[in-house]
Amino acid sequence: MDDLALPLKAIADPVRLQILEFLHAPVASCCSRGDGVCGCDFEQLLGLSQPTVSHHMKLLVDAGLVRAEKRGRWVYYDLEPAAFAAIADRLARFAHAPRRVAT
Amino acid sequence: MDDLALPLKAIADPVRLQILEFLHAPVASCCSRGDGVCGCDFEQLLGLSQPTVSHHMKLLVDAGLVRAEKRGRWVYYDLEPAAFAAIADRLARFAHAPRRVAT
DNA sequence: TCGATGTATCGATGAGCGTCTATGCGAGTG
DNA sequence: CACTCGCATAGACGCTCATCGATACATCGA
Repeated sequence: MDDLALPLKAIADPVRLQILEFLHAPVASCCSRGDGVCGCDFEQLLGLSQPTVSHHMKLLVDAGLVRAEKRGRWVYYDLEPAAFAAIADRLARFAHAPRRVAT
Repeated sequence: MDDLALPLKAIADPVRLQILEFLHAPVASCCSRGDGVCGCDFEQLLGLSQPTVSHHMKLLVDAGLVRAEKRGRWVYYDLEPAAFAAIADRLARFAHAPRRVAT
C-alpha cells in the first residue's frame, strides 16, 4: 500500500522514465559493455548536468528499481526486473476489481 | 514514455493509493450503492478536508484512472480497469528486458 | 607522485504540490 | 422560494523536489 508510493514516485518522472527506457534498450554508449550502462552516458543522453544525473540514479537505486555496480572508475547501472514485476502485479490488481461492498 | 508520467504521478501518492484501495474494495459508505463510491465517504476515511479530497479526485479522474459520474446531488467514483491494465503492461515490459545493445 | 577523469555530496534556488480556509455553484427539500 | 447539502474553485501557506555550480572523493594512467 504505502511501500508502493516510494518506487512509484521514483518512476513517475519524465527524466527517470527516459533513464529506464534507455536501461531497457541501450543504444550507443561511451563505455557500456552489454551487461550494464555507464553512468556517464546519461549526462549526454538527457542533456542534464552530472550532479542531476547522479541524483536521479540515487533515487532509482534507493527505490530498488535499478542496481548500481562500481567497476573501477565507472558505475554501471542495470534494471532490477523483479521490482518492476512486483509493481506491475500490484497495479494489475486494480484492473481485476473484486467490487464487493461490505457493510 | 511520457504519457506514463501523468498517471504514474497520480498513483504515486499515499493518499491517492488509499483512495484507489478503497475504490477497489469499498467498506462502509454513507450513500454508496454498489456500483460506485460516493465522494463524501473519502472525507471521513482519509481524515482530510473536502476540498483536498476533491483535489485528489480531480487528479485521478484527469489521469484517466477513475471515472466520475454525477447522480443527483452526489458524485460516484469508480475505477477504470483498462487504465491500470495498460500501465501494468508498460511496467511489466521492464521486467522482461530485451537487453540488446545496439551500436 | 601528480594530474586527469568519473562520481558523489553540499548549498542554493525556483518550481510544483498537498493542504487548508473561504467562497461559489447546483441540485434536492421544506 | 429559501434553505440545506455535496461538490468545485480560488487564493495562500509550507514543504518537497529538480536543478544547478562548486567542491570533495576515488581511481586510473603517465
